[in-house]
Formats: sequence, structure tokens, C-alpha cells
Amino acid sequence: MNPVSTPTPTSATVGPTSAGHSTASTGEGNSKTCDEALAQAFTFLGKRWNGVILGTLTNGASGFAELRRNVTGISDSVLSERLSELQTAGLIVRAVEPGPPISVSYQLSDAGTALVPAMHALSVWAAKHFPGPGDRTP
Amino acid sequence: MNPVSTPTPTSATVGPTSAGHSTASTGEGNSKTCDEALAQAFTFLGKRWNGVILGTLTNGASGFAELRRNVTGISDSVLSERLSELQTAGLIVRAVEPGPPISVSYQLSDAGTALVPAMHALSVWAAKHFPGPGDRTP
DNA sequence: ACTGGTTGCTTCGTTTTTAGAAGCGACCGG
DNA sequence: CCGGTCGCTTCTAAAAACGAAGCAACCAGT
Repeated sequence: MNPVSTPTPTSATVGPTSAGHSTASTGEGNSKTCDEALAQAFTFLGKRWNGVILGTLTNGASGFAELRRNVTGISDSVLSERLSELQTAGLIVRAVEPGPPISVSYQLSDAGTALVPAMHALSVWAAKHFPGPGDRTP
Repeated sequence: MNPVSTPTPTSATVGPTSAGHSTASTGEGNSKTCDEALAQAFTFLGKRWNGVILGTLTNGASGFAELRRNVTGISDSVLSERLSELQTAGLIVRAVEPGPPISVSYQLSDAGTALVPAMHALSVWAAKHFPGPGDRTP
């Protein structure tokens, strides 16, 4: 399980939550490993920026530069890489408008959109347990 | 926003989902940034291994070595670091049993436990959109 | 007594990932 | 023409993760 490599959707050894590690759950008796599906979810969500990018796209389609501005702190190169990965994984869709000026927009795919309720649950949890950016009283 | 540093719960500049970037949401008109609470959640969940560790601990308390085995693919040093961070953040609790042999166990805190439903939602989503470890048809 | 194993980490060097700046062609407005 | 934006790409530097070795404490077997 090496998430360092681009989470190639083809490999079972992807992400911090690679299926590889999940498959090591032995299956019998001692079943204290992470749920495989959850591990799979964290193939993407456990990778820096993906969660925030997807969260940002819940507001609607955005272009590269717009995302760059709205996902504060992300670099061009990482954003480009993440968008490519998320697209390959089928979580977002990239649409090109060809006529001058050419423009590109990214939006959540059906799969990405299906993730929104879970993301909302995370948001609700965080709002409760991280009351303020500087308030650490979980 | 530098998640590279240990997500010190005191700082507003933590994680890929630092409050710093969320606060840059400008607040008026163009509100397409990620929800601040969600960004905060990804301070931890967007960091390699945290989601899987927390997911693993939903099965109940575990020792270090047990976690090491059950979170397949994680290294000792990263596990140690992550446990420390998650404890500092109040998501897990470390309990020491002193009498020979000394043993240490980690379990979800109240805040960590409160995260379980959201994690479950993620798991359900992933099971639907990633049907199999090697099956990439979201 | 010694050996080998487990536990719960720590340390250190290596590899991978992320960050950050600069760059490019296309397009637009002044 | 210039300067700006867009949508990236490229390259170097910094940070994170990896992987192996190490340590003290403890236990069981010979």
C-alpha cells in the first residue's frame, strides 16, 4: 500500500486506505481493521486537499483559477494534480467550453454529488467539535 | 495554512483544511469556498492515515502493535505520530495499564465516537461507488 | 543463565508528496 | 504594444511519509 504514487484507480495498493491494506483484514475472528469501503473512501479523502476541493465544488461548478482562489492555500501544481486524479476517479467532471475564450469548468460528478451528504455529516460533526478556528474544546 | 506542522489545535493555520483558508471565504457574494467546518474536519481527515486509524478504532480499543497490524501498510513512526496528533486533537484517548506487563490502549474519545456516523456515511458511499477493490466503476 | 518474541515506541536516513515560483500559449481590454 | 486572466506545466525546495534499526521492559522456553 503506497499512497505516495498517484492513486491509480487500477491498483489495489492505492492511498492510505488502499484496498491492499483493507484486504489484510484476515476476515476471520480478529476483525479490527478498518472497513474496506471506508478505507477506499480515504484513498481520496485522506489525500491532502481532495476533501476541501470536493467541499468547495459542492457550491457549484468552478474554473481552475476560481478553485485556486477559493481553495485557499493550495498551489497551482497540486490543484492541477488533484483535479486530474479526482476526474480520473470519477468524482468530478471537467467540461471544456471551446469558443473564445476557451474555458474549463469542474463540477461534481454523480458519484461526487452522492458524497455530499456524508461531507455534510462531517461538517456538522466538526462544527460541533471544533466550535471555532481557535477554539479547541471537543 | 501549513498542515505540515503537527496540527496544533491551537493554531488556525492547520491542515489542508485550515481555518485560515476557510476564513478567506470573503464572506460576501462569491461564497464558493469550502464550508469552514468541513475544512476543519479535513484538518485531520485529509492527513494521511487518520481516517483509517479512526475507522479502525471504531472496532474498539487497540494497542499500538495491534493497530500497527490492523492498519495495514502504516509504518511505526507514522502511526506513532498520528496517534499523538489525534490524541492531542481530542479524537482518541490513550490509556496506560501500568502493572506488568505495561500496556497501552487507544480508543475513540467522545468526539471521535461522534464522528462514527459520518464515517459510516462515507463507508456506505464508497461501497456504492467503489464496488470492489479492483473495480473502478463509480 | 540465555535466547527469542512481543510491546510501545524513538531515531535516522531515504523516498515520496506537497509547496511555491516561474513559465507558456491563448485570449481580452486599454 | 502592455498588462491582466485563464489553464495549466515545469522545476526546485520543503515537508511528509516510508522503512529499517534501535531501545527498555516484559514474558516464555530451553
